[in-house]
Amino acid sequence: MHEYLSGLNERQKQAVLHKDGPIMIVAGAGSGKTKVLTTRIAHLMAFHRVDAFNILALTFTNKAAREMKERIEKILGNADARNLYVGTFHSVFARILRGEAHRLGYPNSFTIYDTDDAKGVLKTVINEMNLDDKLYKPNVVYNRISSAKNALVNPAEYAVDYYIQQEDARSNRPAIAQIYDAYAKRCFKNGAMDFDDLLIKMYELLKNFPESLHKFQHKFKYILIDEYQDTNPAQYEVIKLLAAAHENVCVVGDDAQSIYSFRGATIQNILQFQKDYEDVTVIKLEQNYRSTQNILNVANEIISNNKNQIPKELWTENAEGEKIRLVRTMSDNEEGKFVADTIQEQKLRNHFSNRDFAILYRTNAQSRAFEESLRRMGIAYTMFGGVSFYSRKEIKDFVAYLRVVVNTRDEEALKRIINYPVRGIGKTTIDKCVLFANTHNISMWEVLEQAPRFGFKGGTLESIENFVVFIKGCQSMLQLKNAYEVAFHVGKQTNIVKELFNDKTTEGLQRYENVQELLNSIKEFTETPSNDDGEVGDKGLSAYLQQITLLTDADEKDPNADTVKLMTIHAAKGLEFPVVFAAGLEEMLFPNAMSINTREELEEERRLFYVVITRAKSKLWITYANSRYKFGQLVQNEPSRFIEEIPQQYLDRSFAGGGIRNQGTSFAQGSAFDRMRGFGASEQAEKLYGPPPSKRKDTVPAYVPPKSAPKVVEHKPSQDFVPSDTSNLQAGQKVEHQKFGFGTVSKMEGSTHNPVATVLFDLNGEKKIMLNYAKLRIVE
DNA sequence: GTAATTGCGCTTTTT
DNA sequence: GCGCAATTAC
Repeated sequence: MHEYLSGLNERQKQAVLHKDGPIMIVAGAGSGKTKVLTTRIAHLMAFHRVDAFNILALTFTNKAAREMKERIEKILGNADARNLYVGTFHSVFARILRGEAHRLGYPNSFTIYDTDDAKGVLKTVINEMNLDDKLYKPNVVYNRISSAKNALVNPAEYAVDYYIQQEDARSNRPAIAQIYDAYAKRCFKNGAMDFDDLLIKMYELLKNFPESLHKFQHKFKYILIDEYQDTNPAQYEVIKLLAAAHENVCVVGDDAQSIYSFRGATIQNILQFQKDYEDVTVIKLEQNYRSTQNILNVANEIISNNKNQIPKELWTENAEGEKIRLVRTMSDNEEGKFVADTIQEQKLRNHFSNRDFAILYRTNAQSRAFEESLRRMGIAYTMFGGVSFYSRKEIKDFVAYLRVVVNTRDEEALKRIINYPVRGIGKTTIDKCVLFANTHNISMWEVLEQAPRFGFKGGTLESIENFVVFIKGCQSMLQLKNAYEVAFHVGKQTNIVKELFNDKTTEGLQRYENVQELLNSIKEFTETPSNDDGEVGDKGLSAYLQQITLLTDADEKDPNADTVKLMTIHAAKGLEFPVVFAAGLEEMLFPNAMSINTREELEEERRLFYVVITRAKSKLWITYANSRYKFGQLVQNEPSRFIEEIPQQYLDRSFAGGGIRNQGTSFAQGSAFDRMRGFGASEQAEKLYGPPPSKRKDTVPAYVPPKSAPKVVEHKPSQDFVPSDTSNLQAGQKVEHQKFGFGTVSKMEGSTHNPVATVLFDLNGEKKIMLNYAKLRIVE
């Protein structure tokens, strides 16, 4: 037998060796499910000689997909894995749809709307319908529509379903059905799909176009699905259609870790699976290889409080390990301080590296206190789940140009850029355009193209025409040049890059760098032979745009960096860390106030607690704060009810009552007031009396982030300043810069397309100058 | 048509 | 305490 099988236990081996027919693997936390999945795929390829092109593996995150592919490659020891279809539901379906979109009436270069775009469309639609946007908040409406889509409920069904209508009537939002309908039509008109559309359009494609169905059924002879407990009905139905021909479908999941029901995921899919296929092989993986006995005991104990679950017993041969430490602090800031102190202490005492620690919490808003204290202690950290690079304003603005070039029907993008940078096409004009577009049933772009016909004149007309000519120019350029060159052209012609470059505030500098990074990423994309989900393929702009909208924050950061990881529990699913801090175990926060109204909601919160516990390999801290700031105001919180569910014998409560008292160093650091009244008391007092004099002086130690860009010593460009041709610039030459003054080139680097000169300025020190954007006059 | 200032509502989790 | 939207002034 093959070498790769030797590291598997009996059940794992059974799961790997099962070749044809439906199989469900119920895999407890830490039971090696990724190993089983990857080995199974490798075995199909290496032993059964299944062609990589015929295997489809679906995951929930790009990260999981990438990791899976890497591991398969490693097992196989060759490049065959490259041709596998491994990716998220969304990215795989988007790719398929890009080839088939025309059948559904979409352009093949359809735009993908992220949540922001979708909410923007909703906002316009709600306004156009003259509905009150205080009542019909885009957020609320979006969630409602999204749930409908994930359950494959279309606008027509939504409008006639009695219970849905009752619910909407009761919440005083009876018009959601009409909004849903208008929204769907508008997205279609814009040639755009939102995240949910990627699933339901895929479903419609397979359902309504037999030739497509046949094609993909035939292509995907083996289908594997990770995190099956998190699939929603739309995903379920697509899988069912795809798998109908061969029925070689392998699902892996753990009902105890189902934490996405808010997104329409349903445990029913696991139960239903056994009914949909005859003769399903079910394999339970119950041996945990990750955590200590103590951690696992607590996890088992917690989850046993849930009624609805598939019976299983998770066990381990690992050592008993330490008790779980329970820590109470006075405030959220103290909690942050405690965690940072403890990390520091553990690093020294047990030789841990930064990468061994994770701080996991219920909501993203909790990250702040941890960030601050880690920064103060000089501990490197990575926060996952902040604003994604691609959702930064400057990036979205820039990308909007590319979106319009690729798909002029994309009204959201068009509105975003039509007056950015300011070109004299203001709100009135835009409103008019939208109105004309709606009344004539054409796109906004078509209105712009025929601007004179709609009565635009004078400066406005001229601006519109210039804009149209510019976009058309980019489009024809796209025929001949690659994505990077078009993007570069946009940056240059619109002056966006230059404008950002001239903004010398810290934020401006950052924005400039971000746009540079965007350009680099486009360049990299065009130059890399194969893209992430395998097929050597489309290097076009629309493929790039698709990729970046489906990329999440987690995909942009290096998970292997030697840093403490900060993220929500949701984001931590599937990961493991030697030391875990489960933070904010308070009523109203965890379980969250939004999720304590039904048994189902509460059980999902409990599963979330189960997930956070089972992330820990050897050490686990559970922390909570007496009070924390919730948008400006201090709120008191009770300890989480989940804490009471932990059996005493697994707990070390020695810190629980006294805040950080036992941590040695900290007690002495507390102020007298703090020591008398309890840790954190002075923070509350500060609210009443203002900061003490000692605090008003700058006593913040060590790391102080630069508040503003280093001062530039003003330089008045010479009268005869004419930018030179710098294509042959060499180190050693003397140059003049409009702002920085005179200097000497010390180094030339960067590529031919994007040369960068390092210049030592006489007055302003060393600067890196991008020759494509900055103008230099060669002096000698 | 644009730039600056105030005000309001928001935070649950994500592809 | 922040980001977006409406209001106001230019």
